[in-house]
Amino acid sequence: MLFSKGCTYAIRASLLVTTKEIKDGRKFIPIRELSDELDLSFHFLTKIMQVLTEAKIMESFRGPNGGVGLARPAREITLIDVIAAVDGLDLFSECALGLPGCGEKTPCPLHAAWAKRREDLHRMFEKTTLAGLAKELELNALRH
Amino acid sequence: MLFSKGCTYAIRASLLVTTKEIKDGRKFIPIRELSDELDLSFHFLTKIMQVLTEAKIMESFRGPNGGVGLARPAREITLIDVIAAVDGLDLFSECALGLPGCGEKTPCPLHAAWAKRREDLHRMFEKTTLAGLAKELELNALRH
DNA sequence: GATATATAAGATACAAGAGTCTTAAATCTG
DNA sequence: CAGATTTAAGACTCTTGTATCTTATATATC
Repeated sequence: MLFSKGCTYAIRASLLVTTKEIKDGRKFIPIRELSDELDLSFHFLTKIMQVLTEAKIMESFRGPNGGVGLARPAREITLIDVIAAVDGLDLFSECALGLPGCGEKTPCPLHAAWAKRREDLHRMFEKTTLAGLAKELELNALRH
Repeated sequence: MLFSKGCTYAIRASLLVTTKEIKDGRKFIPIRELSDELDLSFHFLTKIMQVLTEAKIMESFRGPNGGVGLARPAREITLIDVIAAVDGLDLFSECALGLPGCGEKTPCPLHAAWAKRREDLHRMFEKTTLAGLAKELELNALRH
C-alpha cells in the first residue's frame, strides 16, 4: 500500500470533518460520529485524530458538544500536511530500492525514473487541499 | 515504503545475478555469494529467491557449482514480473484511500489523480527490464 | 560410494503496525 | 455540585512482515 491504514483513515476523517463543517456549519464533530459514519474503530480513530491535533491540523474540545474540527480553513490544509503528520515524508525522498546512498551523484539504476515520479506525486498531494477534495466529492454526488 | 523489503532485495539480487551472468558468463550464482555482496541475510534472501524460482523468473540448481540464475534472457524479465511475484500488484490497482468500491463509476475524490499516476508507474516498471537496468548500472560506473 | 557443497522447506523468533481497552481529565447541562 | 459527554493518554493484544535457524534433499567431486 502507498499509505498506512492510519494515514488513509486520517485523510477520510479530515475530509468528513471538512464537509460537515462546510455543509452544517458546525465547529466540532465528535469522533464517535466520524467513526460511525466511516465504519472504523472509535478508539483507533481517536489516536489518529490526536496525532492530527498535535500537528496543528485539527483542534479538539472536550466535554458535551466537543469533538474535533479543522484548525485552519480547509483551503489551507493540504494532503501533504496530513500525510506528513501520520506517515512522514520518507516515501517522497527515499530510493525505490531502499539504497541509503542513492541520489543525483550516485544514482541507483532506477533513480531518475522514480525520482521524477515521486516528486510529481509530492506536488500533487501538496496541491490537493481538503476544500478541493470536498468540492470534488460534492460534484461526484451531483453526477450520480 | 513503495515496496516491501523483500521486494527491494529481490530486485537488487536479480540485478546482481544479471550482471554476473552478462559479465562473467556464469549460469548459476550461489545465494551465499549474492547475500555477501548485497550485505543482507543469507537465509532471508534464500526464501526470496525461492519465491522468484517458483514464479519461473529464476532457475536453481543444488549441490556444488549450484546456485540461482535467470530462467529467461534478461531482456525478457521486467521489474513488474519481480514485483508481482513478491509483493503482488495491489499497489497498481488499489484506491489510494483503500476504499473498496472506488473506481471509474464511483470514484473517491482522489481517484482520477492517483489512477493516472499509478498506471504510469505500472507502465514504467513494465518497460524496465533487468537487461536495461544492468546497462544503466554499467553506464553509471563509467561516469564516475 | 563417501564427502562436501548448495538449495529447499518449514519451524521458530523477533519487531513493527494495527487495533482494542481502560482510566483520567476536561467541559457542559440541569 | 452531580452526572453525562467527550477527548487524552497509555497499556495491552493481535496480526503481519521481517529475519533466523534447523533439517532435509539434490548434486558434484574424489
